Amino acid sequence: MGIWRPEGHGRFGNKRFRLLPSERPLSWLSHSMRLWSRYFIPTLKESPSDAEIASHRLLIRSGLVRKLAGGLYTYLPLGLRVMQKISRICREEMERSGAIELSMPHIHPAEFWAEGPRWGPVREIMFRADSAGEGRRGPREPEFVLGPTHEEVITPLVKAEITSYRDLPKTFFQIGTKFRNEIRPRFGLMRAREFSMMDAYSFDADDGGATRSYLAMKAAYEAFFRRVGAQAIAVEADTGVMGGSFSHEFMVPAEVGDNDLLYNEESGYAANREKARSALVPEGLADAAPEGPPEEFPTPGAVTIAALEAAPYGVPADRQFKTLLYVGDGKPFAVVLRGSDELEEAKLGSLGFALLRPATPQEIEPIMGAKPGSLGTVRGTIRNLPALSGIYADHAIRLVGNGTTGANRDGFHLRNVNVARDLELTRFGDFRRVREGEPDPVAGRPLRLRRGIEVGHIFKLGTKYSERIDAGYTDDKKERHLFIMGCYGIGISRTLQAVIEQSHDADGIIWPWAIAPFQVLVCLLDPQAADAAEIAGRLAAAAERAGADVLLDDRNERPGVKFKDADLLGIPLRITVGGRGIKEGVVEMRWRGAAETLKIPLDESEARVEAAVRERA
RNA sequence: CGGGGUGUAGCUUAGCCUGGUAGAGCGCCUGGUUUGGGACCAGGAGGUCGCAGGUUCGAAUCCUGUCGCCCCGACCA
Repeated sequence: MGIWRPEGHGRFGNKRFRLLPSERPLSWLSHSMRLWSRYFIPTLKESPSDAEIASHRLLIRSGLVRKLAGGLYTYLPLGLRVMQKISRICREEMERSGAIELSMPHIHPAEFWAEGPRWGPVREIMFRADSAGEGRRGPREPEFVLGPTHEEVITPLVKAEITSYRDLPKTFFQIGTKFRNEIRPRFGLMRAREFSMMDAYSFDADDGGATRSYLAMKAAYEAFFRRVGAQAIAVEADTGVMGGSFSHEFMVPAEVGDNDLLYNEESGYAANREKARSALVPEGLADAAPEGPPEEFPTPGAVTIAALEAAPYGVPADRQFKTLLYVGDGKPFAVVLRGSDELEEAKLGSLGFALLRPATPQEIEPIMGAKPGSLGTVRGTIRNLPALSGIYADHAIRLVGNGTTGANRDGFHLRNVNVARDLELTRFGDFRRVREGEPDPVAGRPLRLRRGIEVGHIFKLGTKYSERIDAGYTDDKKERHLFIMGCYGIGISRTLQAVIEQSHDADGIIWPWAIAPFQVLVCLLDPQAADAAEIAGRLAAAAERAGADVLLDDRNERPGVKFKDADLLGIPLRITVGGRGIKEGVVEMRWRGAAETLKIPLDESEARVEAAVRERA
């Protein structure tokens, strides 16, 4: 026959029939090249109603994933290809940094966690991995859990296997599936219950080494995100339940992110909002001189900052003191802020409490002498001062100088309250939430606030885990020391979606070259025409020779359908071969996201395609 | 965990308020006409209306419970 009919139609006498794939004559088709008609790319015109954000919709519409249940997704062939590419780049950068790959079990004996330092908080998000039967095999308590991360597994391993300073430092990593029973899975792969993660763990002999390991990871992360085409910002972050001494989060700026980051590009300062500082309060700001003695005045019914701002009181919020009561490890304490500021609860972590919660009105009244809304910390007004374990003031109240605060008597406030003279304070600290536009703490430039998706996180852990199970080594003086650890994670599947969120338009995804499921799409508009098919096949082969992953759209669809699908999939380079172009003696080349279509003379086409690919790869 | 919403064909959905044999578009199958930005005509398959109970002569529709899914919130006085 000699005529390739890509969609696989043949004719027998007067009757059309469909050829089986194996019967199609495709001598030029290489093993790795994909024909759309034989592959599996279930695209959708409409998106399922449960997809809310752009990246989630595109993930489904372009046939990358399908949902099994809330937070659980199947990677379809195209999605898997992207995952594999991201994973490979991640692996390359980790290995380049000196980290060593291994693979730990996903199922962990529960006692490894029960003995660890964070069984309490982490337990709630862990899946148990019991037998699904009637419990005939053992006790009700979980014997096994599905691993949400691996600190608790690797630390005992390293404790057993590494005993000498000669074997340090070491950084291990793995890329695999993690299981977390999220309170609220959402946005597709963004917060899933089963997801792919690269996790790494460093073990060092001393603090300086641990910092070097940390910085090596930071560099590897930066290289990784650059290579996959994600614009990620490293921000100073809170260490949260992980514990440890310092940490950076890698954030992809996006409106749908669930973190806030404050940064200034010129000064280079960037921090998670929980951690962000600003230079709003000048260093060494002198306390304001008193303006007069404190004076009580009636404020019936005024129990909010806003109510005191309004007539008849007219006290601006930034001239008020706001007093909040919390309970830390069972003991109440107070925090004093400017009326115009918000408490950043995470910053209370610096006070060192393990458990922290706002005090209830029932707890507050007996201590302060008034209900919330009339509280203050002016000396002599607190009914039961010894009940407070401390009174912590945000630096910014110094800007108030002389202000108004609650009198600890319902319906009354005090004015002319001077910070230094009148307030009962244990110490100052940074407790307020930083706002956009405030000067950054490095160069005093205005901070910009953006939402961000957390795609990576690095922690310098210190000895939190090694101490717990006494994991350490012997140095050259025969003395034993604990490992100084670090731990590091990259959300592989989350990065995939973050890239889509960052790189799409109204028509579909715009993949970065490095992680595109295919890099070149040869769009054959007239698959029945032997000459067009021949040309398409040659161009596909040329692109593949140049190093691209090639998908050939040989479907017997109308051109409109093919173009719409091409835009939706977002394959970077599209080469269109159609009867109209062939009559003119050209094929068309178009970069996804670019406005113009390049017409290429047929006789140059193979060379031009090869050159375009080589230039990008 | 609290609040709100929602569940009807593979996907998007109408019908529900005001009970009376379940409708459309996309997709799919067959035939034909088409063929450069999601074609057209004709024919066809596909739904125990999430599940369970109740009210009723009669329930997708009303009531109760339950499950799934989606969204918001998780204490800032």
